[in-house]
Formats: sequence, structure tokens, C-alpha cells
Amino acid sequence: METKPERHRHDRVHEEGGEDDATMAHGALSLHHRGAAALFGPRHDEEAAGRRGEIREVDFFSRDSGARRQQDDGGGRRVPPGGGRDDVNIGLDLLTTGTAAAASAGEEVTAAKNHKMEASAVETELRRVVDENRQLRGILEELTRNYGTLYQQLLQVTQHHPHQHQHPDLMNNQSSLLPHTHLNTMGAPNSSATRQLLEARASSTARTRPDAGAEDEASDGAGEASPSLSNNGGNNNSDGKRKMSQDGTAPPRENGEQASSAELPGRKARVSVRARSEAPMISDGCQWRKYGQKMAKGNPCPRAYYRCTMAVACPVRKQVQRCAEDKSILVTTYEGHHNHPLPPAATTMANTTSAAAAMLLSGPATSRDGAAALLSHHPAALFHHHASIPYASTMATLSASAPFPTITLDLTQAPGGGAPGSGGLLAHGLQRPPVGMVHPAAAGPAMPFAVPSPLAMFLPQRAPAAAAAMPAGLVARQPQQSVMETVTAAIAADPNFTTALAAAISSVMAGGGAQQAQLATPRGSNIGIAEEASGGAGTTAPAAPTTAAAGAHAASGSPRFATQSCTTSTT
DNA sequence: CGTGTTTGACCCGCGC
DNA sequence: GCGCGGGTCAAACACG
Ligand SMILES: [Zn+2]
Repeated sequence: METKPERHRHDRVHEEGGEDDATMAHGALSLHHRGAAALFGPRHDEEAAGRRGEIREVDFFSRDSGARRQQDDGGGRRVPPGGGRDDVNIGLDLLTTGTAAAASAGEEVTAAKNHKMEASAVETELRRVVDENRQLRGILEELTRNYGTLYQQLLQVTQHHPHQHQHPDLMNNQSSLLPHTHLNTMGAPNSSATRQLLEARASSTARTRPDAGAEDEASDGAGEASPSLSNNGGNNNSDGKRKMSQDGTAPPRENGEQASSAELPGRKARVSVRARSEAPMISDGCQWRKYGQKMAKGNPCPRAYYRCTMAVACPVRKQVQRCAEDKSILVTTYEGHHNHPLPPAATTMANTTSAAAAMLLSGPATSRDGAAALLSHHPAALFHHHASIPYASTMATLSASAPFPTITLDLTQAPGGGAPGSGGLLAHGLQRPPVGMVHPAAAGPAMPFAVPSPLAMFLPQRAPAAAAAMPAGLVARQPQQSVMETVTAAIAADPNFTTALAAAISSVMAGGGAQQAQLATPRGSNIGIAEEASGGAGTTAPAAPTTAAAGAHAASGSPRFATQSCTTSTT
């Protein structure tokens, strides 16, 4: 069964030419050329099309028809008619005027009239409010949509901060959602997190891929090109012999400016997530295609290699492997950055991983803090199901050792594990994370930082919930989506989040090193992972359509769970 | 027939 | 230079 490694084939015959052709045969997967913009087709098409309970078959290809109509500007623009919110009408028929009996007590009549007038006034007011509410919801939706993008970009900015010069490659990704504001570019050395946020946004939209290098979108978050997995730079070569790209890797980075410490050519960030799961693979909202499997040497369990198939040239890869000691722990390692729009269900994970990667690459010190802050956001929300993460604390460990700097997000910590910090660390002894766990700058063998049960907005998927409350009707088709949407919406909606984030980020950027920003969630942490029963071995198990929009309340209601306190402690 | 998985071959960096 | 090991390719299959 196992792959009988019979490598050492140095005596192989080089038949490059043939290979290239062969590659072509691979069709979809190995496009040698890809139009930059072409990749980022209308993102809503997919939403509209993928409605059948599975995200598959995204209509990215529809771009060919040159359609790419109005790139979702403003993402939320087309707010669905408030899901029938109008029915809120409080049918108070207060206006009925009772002419009659008024005769007797004139005073009473006047009083009554006043009453009625008041009532009507109230009613009008109410209507107005309802209307306003609807509008707000529309805005909220928009925010929701952009949150992911902004978040990524923000982090990118953070990453590039030291060298404002770098192109904060927009992930054309969802940048398409952003309005076409053509402000200046990234540069903005402003320290204000929010400022940067804005600028990042602006720049992203403004920027048009400078040169054919085209690999930018891929490289950004996770990281530049690097040996293997990296983005197959849209250029012809890339695939022919992806390996070749290695060489081409360094050069592609147009700007001679050598990536500084932050972006060493060879560095490619990886984000691995450890979670308990019985399913063969956690569902993170993306579509993956397995392209290989190998027996890792220190592990009886094979390691599977997957590649994102939501877009023809998406560079994202992931490895899935069970922990040797504890088979119930599934270690998923992500690498790369999606270069295409993602379904809401996948944005959280994508954001988190890319952000983590970005921070990781941005430098030791900052990365830690950043990661800490970052992780405290989406902790458990990373997965939708298949992964049991009934724990409130998460721990992340950075590792810059080895070929790739890696950040490990550990979601397997024991629930009762009182002190997240030390407790979590110790846990490593038992479960022995697959990564090096040694950070150069770190005093200890590893730099784990516990994330105090963040907003456990992971919410239960079973919640029958009022789907109606879901503002974005188009997003609510899938339980996952709705859940994630809710989460994102909630995050984006809560002002405190912004504040906290800003604080955290700024502290990270300013403090440079020894600060630890964590966002604590005081209340409402009800982490509940719906263990989806879809035993389907399918990679992306189509979420059970049964669960309607779970947590819709959170969205429409008051997203109160967001961070309410942002503690910045100096270590 | 198209699409996704399996699995041996291949590629390449790295340590010795 | 060799051997090792991680990672990827792609022909052969399996599946619906
Ligand atoms: Zn992708």
C-alpha cells in the first residue's frame, strides 16, 4: 500500500519537451498562462450558482464570456430586499377614528385624539426606523463582505509596513468587491491601524498588476515564491516544470528590493492547524483536489496533499495528516494564498491562514503578536464541522525553523486545561506537534501563546434559527456560509472589534517586539462545533442543507460577542 | 465522458 | 556525488 519510495532516480531521462506537452494535457489544472484579471471573475456568480448545497462548480469560468459584469462593486450593493423585513409592520390600527360618542366628554375625546395622533406618530416613526434598519442591514452586509478582504489587506499592510515600498498585492481576490476608489497607493506610513486599513483597501483597488510578473496575487499573503508549492507564477514557465520556478522564484520579485528579513526568497509561510476530527479531512469551505500522498517518515499515517481547485491557478496547497500519537488529531497545513474569490464559508480560514502567514513572514517579533491578535479572532471559527473543537482556548506556536516558517494553531487543547498558556504548552509534549517548534528569536523551544477563548462565535450549526434574519439572502443558502457570514458580519459589525483590532495591530506594529496583544472575549463564548455526520469521504463534504442560517440572530441582533477588551501586556 | 483519486515515478534541496 | 526525504506529476483507475 504505502508508497514504496523508490526514489533516487538521478539517472532519469530528461525529456523536458515531452513533459511540457504532457502538462498541457492536464488541462485545467496547469494553465501555463492565465489572464490576471480573468481569474477574478464575478464572485457572486458562484454564490448564485453554487446554491445546491455544495460549493462545487463555481462559476468562475463564466468569466470567459467576458461577462465579469460590474465586479460586485461594493459587494453589498445589491442588498436583498430585507428578507421580508417589511412584514414587521406592527399592524396597529390606531388611526381608526371613532366619531361617535365623542359627544359626552369632550375632554376625553381630545385626550383620545391626542392619543391616536401620538400613536400614529409612533407608528410612522417605527416605520421609519424599520426602514432605516433595513438600510443598515444592507450596509452591514457590505461590511461583512469586505471584512475578509480588508482583514487580509490590513495584515498585508502590517506585514509590509517596514517597507511601504512593497506592493501590497491586492488579492484581487475579493478586492473586486471594493468600490473603485482610486486613492493613492499603499505607502501610507501612517501608524494608525485604521488608516492603514483604509489605505490598504484603496490601494488594493487602485493597483493594477504592474507587470506580467503576475504572481503577485498569489505570493502576497503567504509568501513569495518558494520552492515547491508556491504560486505558479502565471507566466508560462511556471508549470511546465514547476520546480523550475524555483530559480525563477527569486527574480520574479521585480523590485530589486530584496525582500528584507521579512520576505526572504526561500521563506514560505505555512499555517498548520491541529484539530480533533474523525473525518478524513476538515471542511474549510474550499474545494480541494488530492494530488499526492506520501508516507511521512515519522508517522505511520500517510500525508495527503491537496490543492485548491476553486480556481484554475490557485496556488494554495494543503497537507493533511493525522498525528502519530493521537490519531484523532488531524493536522492540516495550509500554504499559499487564494487568488480568487472565496465563498463566505472559506473566507475565515483563508483570512486566518493568510494573515498568520503574513505575520509570520513579517518577522519574528511582530508575527507573534500579530498572530496572537489574529488568532484570537477566528479561533474555532476556522472549521465548520467535522472538527471537534469544543474548547475555548487555542494556542498558536510559531516556528521559523526548517524550510518554512510555520505557525501552528492548536485547537486540540484539553477543555479543562485551565491555564491556556502553560497548559497548552505542556500539551505539546504529549501530542508532539509536527513542526520544529523552535523559533530563532525565542528563548524557549517554542513560542506558544494562548488565546483566551476568543469570540466563540463558532456557534452551533444545528440551530434551526431564523434564516429570515439573514441579511444576505444569497449567502444564506448553506449552513456553513450562513454561519461564517454571521461570524464575519458580527465581527465587522461590532465597533469594539475594530477598536480592539486597531489597538492590537498598532501595538504590534509599534511595539515591534515585546508586546502581546490579545483580544479577550468576555462574554457569550459558546463554542460549539457541529460534528457533521456526513460521513462522506468526499473532500469537501457538502454541508447538510438541513441547518438553516444558524446564528442568524447574531447577525441581525446584536453582535455583542466581539472583543470588548483589548489587553496589551508587555512581556 | 468528465472529474476526482491512487500511486509509482520524478524532481530537487540538503546533509554527509 | 550519493542518499534521503519532502513534494509534485501524471498515467491509470474509479466513480457517477
Ligand atoms: Zn484557492
